[in-house]
Amino acid sequence: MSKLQPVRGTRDIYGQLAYRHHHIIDTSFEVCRRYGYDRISTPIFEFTNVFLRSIGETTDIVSKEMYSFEDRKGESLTLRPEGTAGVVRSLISNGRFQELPLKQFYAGPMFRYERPQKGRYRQFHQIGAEYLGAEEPRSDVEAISMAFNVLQALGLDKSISLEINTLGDEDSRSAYRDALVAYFAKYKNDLSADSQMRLEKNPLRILDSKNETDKEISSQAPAFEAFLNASSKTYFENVCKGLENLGLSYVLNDKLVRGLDYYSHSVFEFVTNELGAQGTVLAGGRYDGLVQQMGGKPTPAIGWAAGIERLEMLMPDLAEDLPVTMMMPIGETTFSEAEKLMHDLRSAGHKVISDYAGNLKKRFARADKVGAKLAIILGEEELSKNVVMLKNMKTGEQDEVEINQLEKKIRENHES
RNA sequence: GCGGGUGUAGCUCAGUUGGUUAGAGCGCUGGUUUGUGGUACCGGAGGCCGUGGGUUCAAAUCCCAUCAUUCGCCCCA
Repeated sequence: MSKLQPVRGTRDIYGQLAYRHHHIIDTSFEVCRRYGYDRISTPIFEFTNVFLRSIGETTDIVSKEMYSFEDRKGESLTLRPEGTAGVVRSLISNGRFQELPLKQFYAGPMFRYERPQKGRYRQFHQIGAEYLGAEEPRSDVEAISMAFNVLQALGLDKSISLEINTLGDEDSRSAYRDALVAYFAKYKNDLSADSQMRLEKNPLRILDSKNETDKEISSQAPAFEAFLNASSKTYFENVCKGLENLGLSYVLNDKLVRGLDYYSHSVFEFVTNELGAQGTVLAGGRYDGLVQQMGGKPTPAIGWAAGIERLEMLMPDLAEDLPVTMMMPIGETTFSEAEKLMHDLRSAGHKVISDYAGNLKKRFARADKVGAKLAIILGEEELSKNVVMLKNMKTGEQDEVEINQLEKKIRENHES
């Protein structure tokens, strides 16, 4: 046991997990492409700078959770802890500004050095969508509604709810930040140790604290609304109206603050209460300043990401959806004909697996186990007549079928 | 990074106040005579009791450490 373990916080994905994992990626992209999204894959590691400049140096992700290392040339590289930075870097590196607006969907592993827990891994996987060059409130609405449709397509819309908030524009946010610092400074000694740190680094996050005393102090804190300037306010109102127009219900949560520094205006989370502390399943927001901050032309944008492992846990078991046909040749003289038949059936698009070993009793038991719909029995008797026995595993009916009619019969069976 | 729980067969778990060859169910596998399954019956394989130390005549059982996992905090998807 102690000899060959996977690295702490990593795991192998196979069997049922693999079904779900790929189902999540396939279905979510299928939904996103209806909105005009294309796929993008950016490298799994980038220059460390890419993340320092985007995520924010004071965030926990950057300050203590990154897998950073030097390559043989001494360059500082980092395994990506999230997807947005890479997509934005790609926009800039490839000079794709003339292609804006760009809608990009990605899926893949992310890495953070955190204490592992259920639904929280050091190598975890996300699907995400970035809408670059997205200007109007309607693009926020579209991004959120697309996220909802993704969750719906996965059958999870019943177990989650949508929370939204606004962080306003830069001016509103810095005015609010100053007010919060002034307010919390008065209670500094009563705040939890964590929140005392936040006071200096990211005072907005104190609002998010789960510490009871912090919550009490926060409840009297100045509300953001008073600091939102007119344009920020209008913007957010239009987002809300847009959601209502689509019939999407949401909860306003003025304590909702995202952990990455680059967010502004709309932020949102789809949450569940079925996963304990890992209740956030999909989250995102607008990041108008990020592209410029990373050295590109000023480009408004909005995006979101979802944790595949968390979605996985909310989903029911999935089964193989291709009907399976089991080939059972009896006696070595039939083997080459069986192989030829399987080759042709597979070319015609059928899933055919074979079982050469043991008596028929065993083979039928195994055919059951893998959920075969049909079984083909090919013995010497059949071979001499140029037929096979085709058995419907569910009804138990079985008929002689001429070999040149076999593909047609199988197709008919699957269609009925 | 902090605090608590858990760690016995592939899986889910028993294992009495420390006491001979460590158990069950499921799964896997062989059989119940010839080429027909989902049932029943009878066999079989499979365990350095997470790992390393310690206490003891004797440890799966007690102590320490370590690793993994899990719950909460933190953080976030």
